[in-house]
Amino acid sequence: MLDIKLIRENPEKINELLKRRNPELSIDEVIQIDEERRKLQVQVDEMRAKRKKDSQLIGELKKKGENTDKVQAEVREIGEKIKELEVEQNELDTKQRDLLLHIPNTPDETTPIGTSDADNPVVHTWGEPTKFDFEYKAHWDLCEEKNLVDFERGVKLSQSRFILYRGKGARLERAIINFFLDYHTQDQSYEEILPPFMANSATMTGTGQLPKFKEDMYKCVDEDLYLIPTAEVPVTNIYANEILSEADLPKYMTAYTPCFRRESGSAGRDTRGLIRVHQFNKVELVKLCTPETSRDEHEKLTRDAEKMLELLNLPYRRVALCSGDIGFSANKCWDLEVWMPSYGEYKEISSCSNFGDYQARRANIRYKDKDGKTRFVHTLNGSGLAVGRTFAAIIENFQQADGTIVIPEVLRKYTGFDKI
RNA sequence: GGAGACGUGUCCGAGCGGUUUAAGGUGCAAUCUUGGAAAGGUUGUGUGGGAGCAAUUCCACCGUGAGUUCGAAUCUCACCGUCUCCGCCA
Repeated sequence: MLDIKLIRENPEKINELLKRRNPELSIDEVIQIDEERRKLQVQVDEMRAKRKKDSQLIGELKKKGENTDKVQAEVREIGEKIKELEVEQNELDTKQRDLLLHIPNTPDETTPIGTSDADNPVVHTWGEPTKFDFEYKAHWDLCEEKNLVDFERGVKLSQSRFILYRGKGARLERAIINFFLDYHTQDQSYEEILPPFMANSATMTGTGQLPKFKEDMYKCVDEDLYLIPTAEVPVTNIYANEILSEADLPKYMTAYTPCFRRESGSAGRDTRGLIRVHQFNKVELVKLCTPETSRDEHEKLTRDAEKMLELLNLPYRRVALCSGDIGFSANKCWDLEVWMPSYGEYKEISSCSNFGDYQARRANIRYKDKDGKTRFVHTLNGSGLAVGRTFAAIIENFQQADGTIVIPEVLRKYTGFDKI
């Protein structure tokens, strides 16, 4: 959520930044409602002050045994007027909040300007796209051949885009999860979190999934609970409605969770294999920090994610998402893309975002600074990494001429086998 | 799932229809006293919103939301949560 004061004071600037995302975005309506709302509040406050005084007067008069019928009638009339205006005020408050909740974050000044993923500049590349001197296969064929994933029965159990890992496939998936968690917790001092996989609507609103992206999520019937689309949701909200002390910051947290997404807008896209499924595993990195350090922390977090690809020896590149392509709540975002031979291109495997105080304001996560002032924290997160896509990248990039798949060195102590 | 008790500020805890502007304590900060400290004294000490150049001032907030009333922390209803007992259960 954007700061209404900031909007009020710098309307042109905010509008200009929002239009970098989408020319149709504007804060003009919010400003208009804000003015109406404030005018009304002055009126209501004055009337409430009068009611309060007169009610106290009635108390005093009654104590003296005097008749209060006349004053009571007057106050009742004020009360009725207040009630009317309160209804109006509530409507305006709700409307303003609703508008603000639907306005995305302003892109950071350093976010490149552009309209689609075609405008995302490549920042750097690590390794070379894998070359094969034999006819290589796509991961979905290899998975089937070696019985690592039972695609058909996954669909039978649930629906299309649900997958069933088995045997060495299930073991490899688990190995990747453990490798990621161990690295981040041991070497990088992230606190390991195992959160609930369902979250209520307040939590979903805190990180920005609600109200705008309701259709993307699975909702429980008769309960105010949603299946989480990413660990970002429960982990970022751990400190919702709390005030931390500056000494508590930065907070580094990492969590493995399954992620549930309806993928409602992507029918027909990436229909084969592990790339786009309704339930996938991910290890997420989340940070809460002071505004002064969020840029550095963002870079460090992205490096922690990149390190995973480097230790696995998977070729990748980093791209900067442009203003038209960054996520709703982010002001800046790096995507890490891994080389996928079957696609003949790089595919997203991690998205590392800085949200500034946008999520903190929605979730009300604050800290007391050295001067005792209460301020909003900055929140950050990134995949470290998406497990299913890592699985697919390993299967494809490390397949050999003899038909085997070589397991990366760092995973072998987790898998217990060195090839499939 | 059934029965009961309870949600008040950093924390403990009083208040159960009208000087509540939320008592009292505790914690925290400043300050006085001291050679220094402890003890003690004094003062200050929440959040959000609004008006004003400002000093200042007004409104809201006692789990959440609605209601009753001239007036609600206090009464009513619903929901959420905590605790105790019973039942069920990995």
